[in-house]
Amino acid sequence: MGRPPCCDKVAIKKGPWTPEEDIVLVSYIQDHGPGNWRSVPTSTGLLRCSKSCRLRWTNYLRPGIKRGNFTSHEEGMIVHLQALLGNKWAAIASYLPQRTDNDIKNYWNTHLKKKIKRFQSVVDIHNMASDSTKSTTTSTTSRHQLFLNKNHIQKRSYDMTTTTTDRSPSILNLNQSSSYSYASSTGNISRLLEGWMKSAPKTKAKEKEQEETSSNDNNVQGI
DNA sequence: AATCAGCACAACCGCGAACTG
DNA sequence: ACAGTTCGCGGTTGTGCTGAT
Repeated sequence: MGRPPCCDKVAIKKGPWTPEEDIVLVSYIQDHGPGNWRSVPTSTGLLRCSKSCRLRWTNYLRPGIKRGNFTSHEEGMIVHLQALLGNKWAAIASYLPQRTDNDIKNYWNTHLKKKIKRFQSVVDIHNMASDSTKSTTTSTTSRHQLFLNKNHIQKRSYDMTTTTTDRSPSILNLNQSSSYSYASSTGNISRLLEGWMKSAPKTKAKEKEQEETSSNDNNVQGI
């Protein structure tokens, strides 16, 4: 009947991960590849639930993750994609391969939401002052667009009309100039794994991810 | 120097979808 | 077909850090 429980919930450890735990998790994934999270706590002896292991890997330890210092271009993409897709952070993250959905979500909640709110209040005041007879209602999408225009972000630089195959490299190129800032301990681990990830076999999840990304491309193109 | 408020971000929680036996 | 479980996602919270007073 179904699958066995992923882990013993009584002995679960919570809170921040230690570098030792990170090393254990990374070396396990190095040997077995990401996925099958259910078996990670039992195989490694980590007192973490499978969910916590997956989250730690995808949001922090996974190689190729760029942390902090969002460029104005990335900011523009997030604002634009948020307007198109809503709070679909995983979908948005698929357009920014070096960023995690959690990172994007955090950046949106702590920076961009406030920026847009501030900008909208300025627009509203301006609208009320300039023309009280016209509708002052600004849709979310147009508000985002106004914000983007205000910040001189050129849509062409991240044009969604490019094909799936040639879109990703362009995004990557845009980020290549930015400096990488890793947390000291996990950064080294991530770098160690970068080479391995390049040669790692394609997992089912990865295949699915790519399919979704490509269908997202089509959806965006259709908008 | 001490205290406080706001910020940034890692991690947790809950839910729905997908999967397995 | 069904029940029980895992997986992945989005929302939220907890906590350490930093700047202002």
